Amino acid sequence: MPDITLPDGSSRHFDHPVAVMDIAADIGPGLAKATLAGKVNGELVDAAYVIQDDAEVSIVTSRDEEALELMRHDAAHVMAQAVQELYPGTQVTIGPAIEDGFYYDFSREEPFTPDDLVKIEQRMHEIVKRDLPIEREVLDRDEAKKVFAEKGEIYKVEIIDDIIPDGEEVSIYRQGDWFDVCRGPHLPSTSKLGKGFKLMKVAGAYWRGDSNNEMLQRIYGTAWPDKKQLNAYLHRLEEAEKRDHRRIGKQMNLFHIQEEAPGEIFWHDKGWTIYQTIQQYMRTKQREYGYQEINTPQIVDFSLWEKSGHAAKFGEDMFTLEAEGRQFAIKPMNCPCHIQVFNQGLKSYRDLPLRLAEFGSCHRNEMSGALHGLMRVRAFVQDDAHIFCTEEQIQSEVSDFIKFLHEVYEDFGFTDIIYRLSTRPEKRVGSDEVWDKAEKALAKALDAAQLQWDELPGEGAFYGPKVEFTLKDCLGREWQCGTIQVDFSMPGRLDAHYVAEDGSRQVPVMLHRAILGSFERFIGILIEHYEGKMPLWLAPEQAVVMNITDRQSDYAEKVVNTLKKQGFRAQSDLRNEKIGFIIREHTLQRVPYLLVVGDKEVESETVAVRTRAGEDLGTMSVSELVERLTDEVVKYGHI
RNA sequence: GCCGACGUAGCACAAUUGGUAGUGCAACUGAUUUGUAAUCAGUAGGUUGGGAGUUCAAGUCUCUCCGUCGGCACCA
Repeated sequence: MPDITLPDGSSRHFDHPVAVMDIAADIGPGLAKATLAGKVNGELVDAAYVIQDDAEVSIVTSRDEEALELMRHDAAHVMAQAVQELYPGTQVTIGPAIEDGFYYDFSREEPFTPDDLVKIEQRMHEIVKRDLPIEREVLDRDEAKKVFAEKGEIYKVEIIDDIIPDGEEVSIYRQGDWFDVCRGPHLPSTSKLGKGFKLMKVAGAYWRGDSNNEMLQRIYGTAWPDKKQLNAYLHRLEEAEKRDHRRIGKQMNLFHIQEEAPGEIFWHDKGWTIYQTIQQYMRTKQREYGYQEINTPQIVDFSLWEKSGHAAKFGEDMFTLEAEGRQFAIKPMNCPCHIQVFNQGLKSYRDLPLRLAEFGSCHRNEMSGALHGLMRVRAFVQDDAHIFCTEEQIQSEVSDFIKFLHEVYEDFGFTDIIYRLSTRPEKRVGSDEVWDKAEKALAKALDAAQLQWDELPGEGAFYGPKVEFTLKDCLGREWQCGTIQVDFSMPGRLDAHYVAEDGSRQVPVMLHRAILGSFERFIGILIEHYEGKMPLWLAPEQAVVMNITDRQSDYAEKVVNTLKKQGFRAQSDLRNEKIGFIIREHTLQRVPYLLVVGDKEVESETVAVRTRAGEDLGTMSVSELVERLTDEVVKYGHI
């Protein structure tokens, strides 16, 4: 008979097997009412779960983190029930909880409209009100298949077939007439879901994530413990959308995209200033780290891409052109060209590691549906480099690279970085020993830098494993920026070699690496990160001098010239407008420093300084201001 | 590429059941010379993404192409 130990250390004895819910009731009726699930010896279970033996038990209520995931999963079930009640014949497939919410994929001929979403949501509230008990049942595998086959749920049958091993039992969760195959656990009844959910959008999604399969209709929803938290979430979303780089790019006149060049960027003066500033920064930085900057052709004979192996895999995604009866490709990447540079002149082991960097302009014919503002484009520039080295040098090169990357990311104010190591795929080149060595080198370098990283088994490139450095945009979408990839294949295919210490000819290992990734994507992330309020060193306009009346025009221009001579991006705004109007305009343009000059300032040779945050820094001399700006610029994104 | 939504003046958005395309800001002109987030008045601005169709009549309905957005798939 079980002795139950509770989180506070107290224990209770029961002389019969006891359900989690009973334990809660034993503690108090209030807790019983709030009970959503239980945790038995660390494992999440239904509130109805019966404990036979001694166990450590905690009661899960809506206050617990784990409860939220259960609620979201429940919301998916309730949505599926609502959909099947409203639209008979619709088949259910899968519906998991996800970050901030849930989704469910349905198979139905007719598309769901936004109106349908409203109806479904209403029906969900009804189902919650019905307070249907959610009960677990266990069926034997064949029986379960039969039950779903009879309902015409062919996807469910397929799921049971594929994920439940032969002979094992299948758990079913039932709420009212509706039931679904599910591992659980679930809430005790539908009313526990409350009112804190909302359906967000419909989208297409391939069955089992395979584009060869049928496209299902996915309905996304969000779910929270209560309405207040739901509204808080919706508010957060609205705020996040204001950071969208496409919106800010337009507001601040940084760049535009137009129909005639889908997926390509027209950089305007201000956006290009940011771009150039970053490029100059990287140029200096990579020289410090022992890179040589080179530049290679844009248009290269197609045969080189055949030789490198890219044509076979990505030929369709390359822009090609014909001239003088020859086939050319606009380069989609820089590595084959860098190998050509490496191959000029016989290299010795003494030349290694050789680090060739290029701000390489690349074109890839990305699928139309993949394009996304600055984040996913067809023409972009990488801060690309290839390190030619020996196997023994991989580890230290990767470590140096990670250090380099962190210095850069910190200067841009990024600390929230996702690290992933992608290891050998099924189709690959190179021996297992070499892969072992390379994967280990990457893992060791990550560990040496004391980073938390995930492994993505099988996600490596065919030519070698890689580490990816991923950043998030304002809506939490992930974008890979930095990367370092070991390549055992391409140097050999393109005849790269060096003379080793013993006089033999060896093929070097090549490391592909980028820190920013593409300037376009990185700037997109930067804009969202700072909400357009670039730190001084990156701000396209650093200061605007504005006069109160025409009398101060000459003085204002003088101040602008002084600042320009000191290397700052300053300009004047002498329009015949009220000072409040001019301040408003430049504040909205996110200019860091607004310098007001009236008669008093002319008299005392000062400027009245206001920041874009609305802070009044009082008056100061121009030289004091220059000192302040200089100090701030060298801090980069460190505040 | 696939599923869905959307495309109206430089920008943000209106336009009943199909019935003369509007508003705000910006632009331009004039007045105003102003002290820290919008001074006032006037003027001009459109083949409603392109093409085709239905209709007496299309921004509105249908088809098609292009693009954008949200997902999915892809991402050397």
